[in-house]
Amino acid sequence: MNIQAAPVPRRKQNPAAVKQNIIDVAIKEFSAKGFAGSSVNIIAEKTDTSKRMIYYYFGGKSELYRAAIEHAYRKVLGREGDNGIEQLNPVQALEALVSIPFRNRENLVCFARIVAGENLLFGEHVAQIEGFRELNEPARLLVQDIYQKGVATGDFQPGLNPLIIRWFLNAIGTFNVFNQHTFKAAFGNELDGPEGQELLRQQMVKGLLAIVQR
Amino acid sequence: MNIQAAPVPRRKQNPAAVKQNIIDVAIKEFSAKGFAGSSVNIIAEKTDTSKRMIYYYFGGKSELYRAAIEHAYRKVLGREGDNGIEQLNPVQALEALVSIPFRNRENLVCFARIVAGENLLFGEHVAQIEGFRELNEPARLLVQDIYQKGVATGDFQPGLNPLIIRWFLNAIGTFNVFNQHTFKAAFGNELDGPEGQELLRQQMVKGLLAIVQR
Amino acid sequence: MNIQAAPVPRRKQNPAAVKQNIIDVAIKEFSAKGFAGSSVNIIAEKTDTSKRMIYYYFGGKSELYRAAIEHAYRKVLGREGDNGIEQLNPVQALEALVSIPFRNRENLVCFARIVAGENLLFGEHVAQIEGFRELNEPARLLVQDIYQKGVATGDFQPGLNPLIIRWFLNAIGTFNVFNQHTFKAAFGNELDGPEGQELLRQQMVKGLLAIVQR
Amino acid sequence: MNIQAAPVPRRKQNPAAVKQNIIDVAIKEFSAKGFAGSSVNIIAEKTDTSKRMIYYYFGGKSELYRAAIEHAYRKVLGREGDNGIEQLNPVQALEALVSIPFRNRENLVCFARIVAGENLLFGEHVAQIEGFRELNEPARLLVQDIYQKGVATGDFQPGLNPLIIRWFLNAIGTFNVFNQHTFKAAFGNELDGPEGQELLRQQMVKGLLAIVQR
DNA sequence: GATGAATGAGTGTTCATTCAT
DNA sequence: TATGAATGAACACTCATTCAT
Repeated sequence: MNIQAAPVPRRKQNPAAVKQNIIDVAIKEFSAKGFAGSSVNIIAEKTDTSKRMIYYYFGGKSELYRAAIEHAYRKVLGREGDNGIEQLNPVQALEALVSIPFRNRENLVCFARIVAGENLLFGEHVAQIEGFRELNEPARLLVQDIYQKGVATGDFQPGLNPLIIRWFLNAIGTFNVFNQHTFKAAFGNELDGPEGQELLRQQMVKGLLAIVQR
Repeated sequence: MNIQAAPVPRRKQNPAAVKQNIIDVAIKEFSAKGFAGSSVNIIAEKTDTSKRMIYYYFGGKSELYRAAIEHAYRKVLGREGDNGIEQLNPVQALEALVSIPFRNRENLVCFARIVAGENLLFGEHVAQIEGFRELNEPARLLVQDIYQKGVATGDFQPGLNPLIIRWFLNAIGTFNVFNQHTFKAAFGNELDGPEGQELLRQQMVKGLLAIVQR
Repeated sequence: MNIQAAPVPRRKQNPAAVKQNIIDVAIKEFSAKGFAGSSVNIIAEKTDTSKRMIYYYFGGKSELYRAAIEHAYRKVLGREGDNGIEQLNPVQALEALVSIPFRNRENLVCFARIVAGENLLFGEHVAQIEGFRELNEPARLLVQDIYQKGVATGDFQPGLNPLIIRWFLNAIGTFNVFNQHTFKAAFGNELDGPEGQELLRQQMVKGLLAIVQR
Repeated sequence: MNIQAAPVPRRKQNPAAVKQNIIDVAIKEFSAKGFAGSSVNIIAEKTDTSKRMIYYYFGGKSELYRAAIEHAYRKVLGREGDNGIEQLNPVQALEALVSIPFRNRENLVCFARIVAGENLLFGEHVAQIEGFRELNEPARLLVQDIYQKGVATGDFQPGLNPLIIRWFLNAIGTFNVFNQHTFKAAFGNELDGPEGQELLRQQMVKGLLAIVQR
């Protein structure tokens, strides 16, 4: 009887799968520990391939980080439009957008941490991602369209910069998802459970609508 | 006659001064590079003493980090009450609190980065700081007092959790100070200059007041 | 009518050209950085082909090095006879041979460095080059012929080993071309400019002639 | 009975000895394999301490290399004056200097290889050694004194640059010690044994004296 | 003849930390 | 109170080379 139960499954050459596998692991790892806190060695161990391939395909830790950020952005931004928000009326649409980080918190943690980590590095990597502005265009256009529709229906006051809406959405979303640890440590977890989150959600909807409505 | 007008505070044989010097350097360094990105060696080089003394006085990198966070919090929280906000009427007081991160952005960067770094570590260090809750009490009480005063004057609607105000203030403040890099890279710098900041400030005041006013 | 006067020698599907291209790059690289200091990767990048082809045609770094040395030797040794030295009388011939490294210094640097690098490796690669002795025969015969002619004319004393002449020529040539850096750092650059080189040349001619003349 | 035969000999702190031990190993290793061919790992293994201490004391491979070169130069240059050469008459003195590399070849190999390795690196490290010129002054002054004495006695012709003598000595010495491998591979080992070396020595004495004598 | 994919071992260097005085 | 010496483990990265097609 052979001591080896099964022959080593010789993985056929598959560059796309190898790259994707590395990226997936890297996103998780960088999100969990930040750039400086992550180790190429450990990332490699968690992949199905070796450290050597990370350098073969990406060139280095920084480039891998950049690729991971870009993929993370694409994944998240690609999903925002899936919610049928465009079909809603302007007020409902804004309410829906505000609600996301309060009702879908856990799913956003990974991405929020990636973004925070990048701000800790002064945004130096996103600045080097080609087409990063374009990548974010849909997110900007979504609120712009909603706002213009609201102006047309007479719900919203004209003359506002719709980027303010985007800013407000990102601000409260980021805070709720990413900054929970220090906030809880400082002020307790009153706003952390379902009721607290629902309360926050309602108030933030009220705040945003007050800003845009006439 | 001595050429030096004031006696230089000797740092040798002066434990308090040595410790403070280390803390000051550590706050800057951890704020700039995060916990994992900072090196005890480099911190030591930037102090007036040696690496050995960091271990002598603090015990290790994590303990130094904790001490740095605590000092940073004390410095910032100790100053919030200095603005004469208590003298203002409730509406003006909230407006003043909203305005801080838009009018005093640069001064808050260091602290905001410390806080973000700590959230990236899941708040594990603030959780170990004894009396951290108490340290933050003034910040909670300030908005609570303003809110209760506002309810008493009839400006604010009763029945709200004043922690929501604290949450809102921290959310927009943090975002404006810390998350500027990725926001600018994604959507341009329209909201970054003086006019943009003033615009944001006004709208956020409007939003917050809409939440609390009757 | 073609705009290109001469047809570009296609390197693809042209083994000889590909090999020659690799050899040319390798000679430069090994000469510049030595064997250990050179990287197959970098050599490959500087060629018109890929790293894989280096292994395809040469088998490995050592074999490429050996091929490079051999080519370098052939190129240099093939040129020594081109100077019309055989036509000169014995004294003039020796003077001409001494003069080469002082009047043609820069052109010899590449080869001198290859030779020095090989001595640093204890000559292990030249020892493996088949026909290396034969390759150097012309250089030995050249001075032997000159010497014998000089003996015949009565200019040179008989009974000398003409290899001494070869040794002397190589010694002063190598030193002037290869060892200039440490000599200059140690003793200044007095002997480095045109006058210094001419002075050296004259004295070395005098020294060699004193050895061979009766 | 204790499983450990002898207690680990706890080396007391002795920085000077540790540094010297590292330098000694480094000189041998760099001499044997050149800069690029040497590995800090392997150097460390051959010392009585660890790789970490190399970085602790020297900072890096390059700095260790520089220190090794400097020490090698000091050792060799410090010994040249020990031979009682100053007591000899000028002609005997030059003969003695010429003779060294032919009668003492093996002892010079290590140093000659260090120097060659440094020339392969274009002398970039000696250029950074502070006081390198001064380090070599004795070697320059020795031949200068001999030459001036020879002029005074009427043995040598006046008006020569004594640096030429130094150059000649170094050229033939270096070649005999360092370039033996390629020369032998190219032309055989006729000049390699005792008789060959004595022959070379005599001829080079003759050559040098012809240069300086009137 | 030609090539992209893949690799294990090794590179120089820095990490946070403890020892010994 | 203060400090230079010493350390093992980990760091990001590159090496020459072979596999598979």
